[in-house]
Amino acid sequence: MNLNSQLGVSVDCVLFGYNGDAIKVLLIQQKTQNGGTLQESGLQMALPGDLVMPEEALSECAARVMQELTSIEGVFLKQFQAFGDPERVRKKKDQRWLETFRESPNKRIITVAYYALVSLQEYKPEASSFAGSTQWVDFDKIPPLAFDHNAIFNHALLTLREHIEPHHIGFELLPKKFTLSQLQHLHELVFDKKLDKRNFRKNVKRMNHIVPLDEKQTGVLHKPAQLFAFNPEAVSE
Amino acid sequence: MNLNSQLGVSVDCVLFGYNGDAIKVLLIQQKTQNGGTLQESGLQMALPGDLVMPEEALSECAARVMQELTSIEGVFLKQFQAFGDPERVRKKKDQRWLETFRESPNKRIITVAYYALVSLQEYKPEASSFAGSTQWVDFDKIPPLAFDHNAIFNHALLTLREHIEPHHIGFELLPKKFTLSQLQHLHELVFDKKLDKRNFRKNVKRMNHIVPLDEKQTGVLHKPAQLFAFNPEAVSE
DNA sequence: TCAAAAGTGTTGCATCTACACCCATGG
DNA sequence: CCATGGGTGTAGATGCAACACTTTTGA
Repeated sequence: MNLNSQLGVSVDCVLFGYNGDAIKVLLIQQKTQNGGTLQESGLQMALPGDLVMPEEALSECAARVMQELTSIEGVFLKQFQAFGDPERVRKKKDQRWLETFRESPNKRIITVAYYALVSLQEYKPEASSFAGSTQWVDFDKIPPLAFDHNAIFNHALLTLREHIEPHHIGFELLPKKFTLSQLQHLHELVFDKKLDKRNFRKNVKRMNHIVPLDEKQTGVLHKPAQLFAFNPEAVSE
Repeated sequence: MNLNSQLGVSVDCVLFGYNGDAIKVLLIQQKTQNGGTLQESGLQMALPGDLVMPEEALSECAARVMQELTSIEGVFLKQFQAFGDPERVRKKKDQRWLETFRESPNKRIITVAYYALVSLQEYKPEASSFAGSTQWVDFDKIPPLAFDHNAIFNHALLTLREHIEPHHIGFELLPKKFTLSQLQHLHELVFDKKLDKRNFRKNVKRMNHIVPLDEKQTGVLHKPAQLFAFNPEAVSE
């Protein structure tokens, strides 16, 4: 027997979504074959993911998982780390679920983790039937997850913090037209600290990739804010 | 037939070494089964790496590859990216070599890449018999490599640039006792630009994890430099 | 007219850059 | 005594943090 046949590769995705109010993460609810919901039966939530298909690139696999889950194409996706501990899917707490749908639940799985960003205002991602029901959970209230998914999530959040400023990816979480207050609020959530409004706006004005539009907010019960857009062409570094 | 058996996972390592003068990268020379040297026969150099063994963690695999190659234990190792294009080991130029030592040369291989750092002054890593002969090559004169190894190397260098300052890993490339000129020279090489001596030293003095020793250089034909050491305990962030 | 968020400048302090000369050693 | 790199300070410019009031809209 070829021992390598006992080794699989999967992709797991940490999908962050921002709804203008809070940052959420998409989790799937584990579900037994007979369809019963499983919180009560000790089953947990997990990050969405799937085994990599034989001729599928890793990034294609991540895009497929996101597409199956949210029906959105073109989600921003970034690989950040592979997790390969031989025991990572062999803990007792995880066996029960694996047994319900994997041929060889003891097979070693190496996973390549991606984080993904989506604006929950722009799109309304619907939970599909993927592996059970899905749920948007506040990113600072993530429950204990299956496998090593808590470690993966923590790593994703650290990576997002490192990347959001220099790689100009915060805009992926915002609608195409956004206000500076929304942008600031998003950063305050990511870094978990208050920012000074005047200093923040001073910095934004120095970035020529954030361009003001000839358009204002409507339908708000206060002074309507100027709208801005991200111009990827103008990224100067 | 289980299609997954056609999928393997390897680890490739970009080992950077600094000898006080230049930054080198360890490459292996491809070698045919009959032991002939192969540059003339169109064979290339490659990054060291190996297939992950069935019950081996990724980091263990990387450490093993480094150990087999350099006979050094405890080399600094950091995973930075997985490369999983299904075609990455299937280019014509690479088939010849793979045929000489892999059972299924067409098998898809996903590789997890690590970079590693070693001081060539502290240790004298000897090339072992690993997969052919090895060679330290100037990091700015890397030749065309096998597979996608040039892309992996480029990614490693970018990652090293991002990590060297904030993660305090430059010291892994230096002897335990080093001078500020050595430290500066190393940074100049990594970032490919000249730095101002006085400003550089001013910055270093503010870092309390770089501590002066009661010791000076000897055997140099100029004013002997103060020696410094890195104190990982004192990393304040 | 009230509530709610938008929008706007200045000042002091810390940090960064640019720059040139004397020192200690070995040969 | 000469060649070689080691070692040091200052001034001007720039960037960052702290801080409070006026404006516009819808209800």
